[in-house]
Amino acid sequence: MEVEAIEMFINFLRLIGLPKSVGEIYGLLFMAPRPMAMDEIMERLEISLGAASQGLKLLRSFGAVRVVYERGNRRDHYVADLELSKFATAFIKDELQPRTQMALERVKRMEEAMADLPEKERRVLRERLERLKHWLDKGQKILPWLVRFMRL
Amino acid sequence: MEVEAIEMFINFLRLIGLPKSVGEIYGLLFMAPRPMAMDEIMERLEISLGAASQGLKLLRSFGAVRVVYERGNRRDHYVADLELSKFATAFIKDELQPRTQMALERVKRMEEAMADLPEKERRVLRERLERLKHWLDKGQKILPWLVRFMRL
DNA sequence: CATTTCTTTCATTTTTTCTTGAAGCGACTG
DNA sequence: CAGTCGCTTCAAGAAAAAATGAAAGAAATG
Repeated sequence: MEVEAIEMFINFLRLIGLPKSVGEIYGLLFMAPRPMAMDEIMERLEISLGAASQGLKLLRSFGAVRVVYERGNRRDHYVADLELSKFATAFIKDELQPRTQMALERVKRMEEAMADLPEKERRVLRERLERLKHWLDKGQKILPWLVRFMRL
Repeated sequence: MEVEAIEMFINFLRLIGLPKSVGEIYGLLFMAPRPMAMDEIMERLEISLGAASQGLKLLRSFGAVRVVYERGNRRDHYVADLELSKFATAFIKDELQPRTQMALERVKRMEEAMADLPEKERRVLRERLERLKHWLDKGQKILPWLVRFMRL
C-alpha cells in the first residue's frame, strides 16, 4: 500500500534524475497521515542520516515538502506538498531551460565559426543549424506554457 | 565547432537518460556533411566498437539515425535524421506513458486496499489519491498532444 | 554557558550505470 | 566454400552516482 506509492514515486522521480532515496521520502510523506520527523523517516525507510537530510533538503528546495512546527517538539516535522506540478516545474526551470539557453548560445557561436568553411558544407550546415534553432525556440516558447498548464 | 554540437547533444540526451556515447554519436552525425561508417565514428570519437554499435542501434530504434547504402561499399553508413522531435517522442512513448499507465493501476489497487483503514486516515488518503489520479489523467491527456505539437 | 538534541556536511564506501574488447555470427567475395 | 569483413552481443572492468556515518555546526534547554 504505502510501498506501492513509494515505488511509484521512485519511478517518476528517477525519470527527472532524482535519486531513489528522494523518491522514497516523498512517497512516504505523500502517504503519511501526519507530519513526520527525520528520524522516523530514516527508520521507516531504512536509509541513512545523510540520505534523509540531503533528500529533505532537496525536496524543500523544490517546495515539494514543507516543514511544520509542532509545539513542544524540537524536531522539524515534514509534510508533503500535494502540488505535484512542483517537480515538473523544478525540472523545467533547473534543467531544461538553462540547457536550452546554453544551446542557443552554442548555435550562435557555431554560426559564426561557419564562415571559414567550404561553400558546399556551409550550405548543408546552415540548414541544420536553422532547424536546431527553430526547435530550441519552439521549446523555449512551450516551456512556460507547460509550467502554467500544470499548475492547472 | 563540431565539439560544440557534440557537447550540446550529450547534454540534452543525458537529460532523457541516454549515455554520453549516444549523445556523442548523434552530435557527430548531426554535423557530418556526409554519411559515416561505424569505424569512422569510432575513430573520430575514440569510443569502442561496442559503444558505437550499441549507440547506433539505439539511435536507429528511435529513428534518430538512418542507414544509407553506399554502392560498392559493404559497410553501413549512417546519417542523422534531423527531426529532433524523435527523441522527445521516444522518451514520452517509452518512459512517460508506460509509467503513467502503471501508476494509474497502482492507484486503483491502493483505493481498494484503503477499505480496511481507520475512517480518519481514509478520508485524508482519499483526497490525496484523487489528486494524484487527477494529475495522472491530465498527464495522459497532454502527452499525445505534446507529441503532435513537436512534430510541428 | 555547558550540555544535550537535532541537523548538515563531506570523505569514504557501495551500488549502479556505462564502456570496453574479445568471441561469435552471418553475409559477401573471389 | 574457405576466407574475410562488418556487425552484434555480453562478461568483465572503469567510471559515475548515490548512500553511509562520523565529525562538526546550530539551536534549544536547564
